[in-house]
Amino acid sequence: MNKRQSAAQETRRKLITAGLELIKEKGFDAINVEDITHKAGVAKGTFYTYFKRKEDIVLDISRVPFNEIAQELQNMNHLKIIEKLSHYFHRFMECVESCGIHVCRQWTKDVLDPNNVPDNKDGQKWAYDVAMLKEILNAAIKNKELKENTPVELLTHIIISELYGMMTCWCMSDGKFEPLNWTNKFCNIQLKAIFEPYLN
Amino acid sequence: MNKRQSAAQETRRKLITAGLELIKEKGFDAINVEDITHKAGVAKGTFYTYFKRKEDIVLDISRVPFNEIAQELQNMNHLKIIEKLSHYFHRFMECVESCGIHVCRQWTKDVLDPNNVPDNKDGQKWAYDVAMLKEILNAAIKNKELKENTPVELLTHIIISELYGMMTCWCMSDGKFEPLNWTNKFCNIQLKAIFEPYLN
DNA sequence: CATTTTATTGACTACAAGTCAATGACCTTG
DNA sequence: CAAGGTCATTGACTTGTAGTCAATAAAATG
Repeated sequence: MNKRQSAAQETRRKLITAGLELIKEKGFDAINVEDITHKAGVAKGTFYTYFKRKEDIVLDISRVPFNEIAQELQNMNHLKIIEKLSHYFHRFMECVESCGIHVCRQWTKDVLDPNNVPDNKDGQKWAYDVAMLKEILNAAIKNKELKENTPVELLTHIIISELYGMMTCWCMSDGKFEPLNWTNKFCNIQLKAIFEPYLN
Repeated sequence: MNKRQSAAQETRRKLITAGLELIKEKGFDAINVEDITHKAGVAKGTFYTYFKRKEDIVLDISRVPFNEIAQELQNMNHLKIIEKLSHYFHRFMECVESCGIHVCRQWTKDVLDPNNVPDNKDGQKWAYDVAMLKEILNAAIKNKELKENTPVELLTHIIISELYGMMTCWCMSDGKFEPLNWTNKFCNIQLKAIFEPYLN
């Protein structure tokens, strides 16, 4: 990496750091692009070198913690499918909690937005999660842990629905509910019920 | 109701009708307030007599169909708790489908928004749903259908989480999933699993 | 009929998102 | 190492629209 590239990487990092802090503190709508660039020590125009639209920074802010989960799951192939997914639920809500309510709110808005079609596929968290879960389920079918006729697509969406539902609900309740308490108490029950008919 | 009041009601109705049609067709962000008022045949300023902010109209648009469900449930006291909730899930997703993806997307954004604190409590769909579900669960406890120690608050939030999760997921999948097929197939399984420990 | 109330209007303001031509630091290559 | 090309940076500028408000007129009130 040459000098120019590393300077660019550093600028991007500064913007993301500044953005995260400001959004966590004040919320996405309460700040403007200049607040972010000012805090990062660059000019407004620079923001648009790295992000097409103001909202796009949120996907980058949340990418780091959520990608960590995906990596963790790669190294847990010894676990049974339900334990694996249970771990996923738990870690997901840990990330939600650490990102904070303002980031999650805006993140949810972003993935809902029809105009939110980033150039790079990495930006499409939704598609990314679906792909990862499908992989996990297909692997379990190969292992004979799950039956051949398991409706992978449908189950994948149900799991995502559970995750995003918890997050949405947590945001709406203004963080009143302890997400970890919640996941511990119910996710296992629900996962078992959902997978019950397809376990070998 | 005098002449002035009924004229005002009519104006409100025209705005909501125009808003619904435009949002369904083009999406909330793709239209502006003047598009709505023009279609409704009034001036821009009139919009702000009825809605504090542009977004507020969406809550009013979706209030009608969702309130119908609440009324239906009032007249179903002969049903067991799980059947009742199952019906609720089914009807909820019917409403989601009929409102269309653009309205639901914006609606979800609205309830997530920290700034979205309408004056009248009717606007707070979230609190409204919570209250209604709590009432249903408490009634079931009184009937001895559910145990005394049922965690009403927590179960209420889990149910809402399921509902909003399905809706969010449906919006993200761009309406690809048939919500009714989905609810029929899985909601009963999940409801049973959740309520199992608390049934008498 | 005089006075008050209130819905309507549209020009106007305020604000911020996103653009773009100019700049210069850095990189490439002959 | 010099010349030419590349590309991140800049901030003044454009554009678009959400929301305001003083003036108006129609209807209610007494």
